[in-house]
Amino acid sequence: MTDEQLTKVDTNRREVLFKTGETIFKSSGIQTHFICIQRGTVKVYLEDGKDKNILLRIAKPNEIISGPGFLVDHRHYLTATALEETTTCFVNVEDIKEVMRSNPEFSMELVKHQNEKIIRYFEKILSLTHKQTHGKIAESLLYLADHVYNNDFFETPLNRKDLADMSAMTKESAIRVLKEFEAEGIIIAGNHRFKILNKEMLRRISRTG
Amino acid sequence: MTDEQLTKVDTNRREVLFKTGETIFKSSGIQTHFICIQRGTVKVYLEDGKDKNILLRIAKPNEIISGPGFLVDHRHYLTATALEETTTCFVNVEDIKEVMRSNPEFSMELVKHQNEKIIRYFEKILSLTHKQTHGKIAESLLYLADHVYNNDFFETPLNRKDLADMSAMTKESAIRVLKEFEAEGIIIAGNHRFKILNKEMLRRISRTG
DNA sequence: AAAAAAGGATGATATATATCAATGTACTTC
DNA sequence: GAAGTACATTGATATATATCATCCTTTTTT
Repeated sequence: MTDEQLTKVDTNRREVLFKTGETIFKSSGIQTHFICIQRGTVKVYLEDGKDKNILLRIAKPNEIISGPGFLVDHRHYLTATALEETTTCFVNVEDIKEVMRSNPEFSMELVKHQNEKIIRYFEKILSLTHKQTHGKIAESLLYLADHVYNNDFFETPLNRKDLADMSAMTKESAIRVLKEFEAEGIIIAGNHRFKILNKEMLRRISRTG
Repeated sequence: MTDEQLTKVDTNRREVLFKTGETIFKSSGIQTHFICIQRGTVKVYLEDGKDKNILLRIAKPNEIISGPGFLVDHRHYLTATALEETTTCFVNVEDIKEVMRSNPEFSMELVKHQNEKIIRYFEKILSLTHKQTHGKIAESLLYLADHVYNNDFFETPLNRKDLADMSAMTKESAIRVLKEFEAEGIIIAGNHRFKILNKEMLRRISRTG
């Protein structure tokens, strides 16, 4: 079961359009809906209140953006911002609860889905704490190529600070690593445009950190 | 609902005794059971295959140790090791699934429980990536005092490497910070014995990093 | 009780990354 | 098209932490 199936939950959902840069929901806010994306991309990140964010995920069409406040305290712990013009639909959490009560398979899919995310958070924790800048940038580029754009050549609205936020480092450090990767013929890094030239090398750098 | 309620799920569970240092389950292994603790304590950590672990949690009596492989691929992504002689009971994941199918409220509690963990993982990610050594050690000491031992003076089987693993740093760095905290009169750090003298100061250090 | 092993601690040095300031380029607004 | 703003980049320096080796203390084993 994919996010698409969760999307089908809500027969009376409402559509909302967000412009580039607009915040869909904000950390510490009240969580009333899950958001599913119809068109566009969204960056989902942890804020620490000091402009030192951790970008956890780029959400794409047919994906759901929820959050761990569900059933806990109904607060947002993540911030979601439209990277480009994005069409979303809002799914009321009360509807989610209703379906959970009447459809046990749905709940099991939800738990499974949460666990898949937890696995990724574990990878993130290990990566961000143990790898150095080259390993982390390599991992971020591979994530974008393999899981977001499905292409070793991709255009993206992400800027250098976004890449830095994905890799737990400052913008200047991220730029230096990208420049070194270019100098070594591993990638081409343009403005909002990347091409991976030596994927094997990138994977190796990503593994060893 | 607490872990205790989850524990009651299994009427035909089996008890297992682990000696100090024994591994209850190992990352990459097959997950067949959830573990609930009856007596003793367990450290639950992420392994990266290079003795650079991240210790996520100290599990206590009446707490459950599960893992995100449940319903995904049934593999372990965490390692659990007994910190002292520990009595556990094993709850078969098939039984968990059965209860989920027949008891929607149970599933909702499970989702809630997982979300509580996700919130803590988010805090961990922000803490370990943005704070410096003093902030991280302060946070680890507060976690032990407030969430594990419920006392500002506690004895613990944890050693310096364990504290370092909780704080994503090397053993030597952890020792240096503990020594500085002692020199500043913030704590007393003995072997397997800690006393927090200035909790406000520790909190402040923990917040600012 | 003695020996061995494990853990705590220290000092010196190397390395990685942040910080800061400044410049150049690209994009947006008027 | 010009002005203003945002972003990318660079260089120099400061700071934080890892690494390495060694020694001391505590705990475990014989």
